[in-house]
Amino acid sequence: MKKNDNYHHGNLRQALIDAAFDVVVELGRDAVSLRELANTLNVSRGAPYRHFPDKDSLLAAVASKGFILMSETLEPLESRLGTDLSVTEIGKAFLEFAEGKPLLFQVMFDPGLMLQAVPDSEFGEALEAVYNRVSALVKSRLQIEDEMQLKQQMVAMWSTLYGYAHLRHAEMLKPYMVAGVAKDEIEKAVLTTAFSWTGKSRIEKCV
Amino acid sequence: MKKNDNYHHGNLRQALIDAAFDVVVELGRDAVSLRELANTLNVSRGAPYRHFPDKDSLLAAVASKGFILMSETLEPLESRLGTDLSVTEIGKAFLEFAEGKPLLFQVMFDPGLMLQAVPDSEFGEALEAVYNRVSALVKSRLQIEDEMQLKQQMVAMWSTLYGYAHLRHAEMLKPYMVAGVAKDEIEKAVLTTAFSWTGKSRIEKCV
DNA sequence: GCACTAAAGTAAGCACTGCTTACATTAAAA
DNA sequence: TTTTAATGTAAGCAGTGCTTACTTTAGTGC
Repeated sequence: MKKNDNYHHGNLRQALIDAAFDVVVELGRDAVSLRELANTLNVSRGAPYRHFPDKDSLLAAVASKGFILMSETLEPLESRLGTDLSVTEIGKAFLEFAEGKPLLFQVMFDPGLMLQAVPDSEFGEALEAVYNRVSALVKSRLQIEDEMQLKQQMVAMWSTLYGYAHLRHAEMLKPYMVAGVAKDEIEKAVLTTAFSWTGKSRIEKCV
Repeated sequence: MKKNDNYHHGNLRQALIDAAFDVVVELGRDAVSLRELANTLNVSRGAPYRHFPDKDSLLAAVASKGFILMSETLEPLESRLGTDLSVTEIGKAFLEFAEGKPLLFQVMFDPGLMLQAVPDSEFGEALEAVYNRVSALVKSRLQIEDEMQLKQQMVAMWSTLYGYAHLRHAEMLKPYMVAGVAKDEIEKAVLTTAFSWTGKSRIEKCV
């Protein structure tokens, strides 16, 4: 009788994150059940609580993995900086990620999770990594020297792109709102808007 | 023994919406429990299901009430159209509503709720009412005649303002992202960006 | 005025959940 | 080799959404 088969899983924490990640990607946040995850991993239903104090902590780890994946997805853009990379392509990459994994995207931006995530956690680091990568791309491409202007551009871009991705996923852009305008045109308007801020002088000249 | 005291509540449907609305505003979506609502309203725990097929339907009704409230909040802006109303004040009113009732705001824009809301439901009407009101304000103030341009401006504005409100509520605008920039400056940048799209000619001139 | 029907309530149960407690096993340090 | 802390197990608690079967009531047609 095998008594020491696999009492200790060995890597349960990461296995939980990976399994929950897959569930989130495919079925969304509400489909995650700690009991079901435990069953899938052939472990008792109390075991997950040795690694995560509660369900939200596990979901925060899933969100972190999501930001890491997003950062990796955006990485190839850096090598194209000197050549043909337009600024709208940076935004497009963001929107494509959101459209490709909408349910994960939703968890990554869930207010409930970060309001309890400790500052220097895995979550914060993953988020900062994405931000820094995008910020560097935008700074380089738009040639924004002033740090204050860069930050304002980043917040504006972040807001516009996230907002559009969310509204699109939530299907809140009703037909009567976009009737007669091609989807490409809508996206073009959003991308143009997202990168429209480049400092006071230019804005005031335009307005 | 009072047998016919109040077997029928009389207005349980609206009472449920109002009670759930209050819970959402104060404690958020997850704090809503159909059982607890039933107890509060002195009704059996099965009664709510005579009015709403499931919990999400009740929350959709709450979201509808939220959009109606938002529309009423925006209504006074119309009378100021001819006088001193700046376009950024329209955006500010939106952001103030979001900041004042963040947990309700979250439910109003919850993807899960509209993906099942039937087209011509109360929800859709309330959303359309808000959209039409804002659209009329923007059209009038920015003097946009072309309907296509108006729609593009609206989607861009909607995205930017919603996105900013959400990121702010989720506390995703970390200190390192906004360090050195006053909150007013951030908001100004967002508002300017939200209304920056006014048609091809102007954009191309600016970029 | 009265039987009847449909709306709207009750009561109880099912399956499921997150989380906790008490206990068992194991790996690794002392 | 002993001890200790990490990690797993087993079982239970309180709470949830939703369903089913039954009961009361209001309103309508005769």
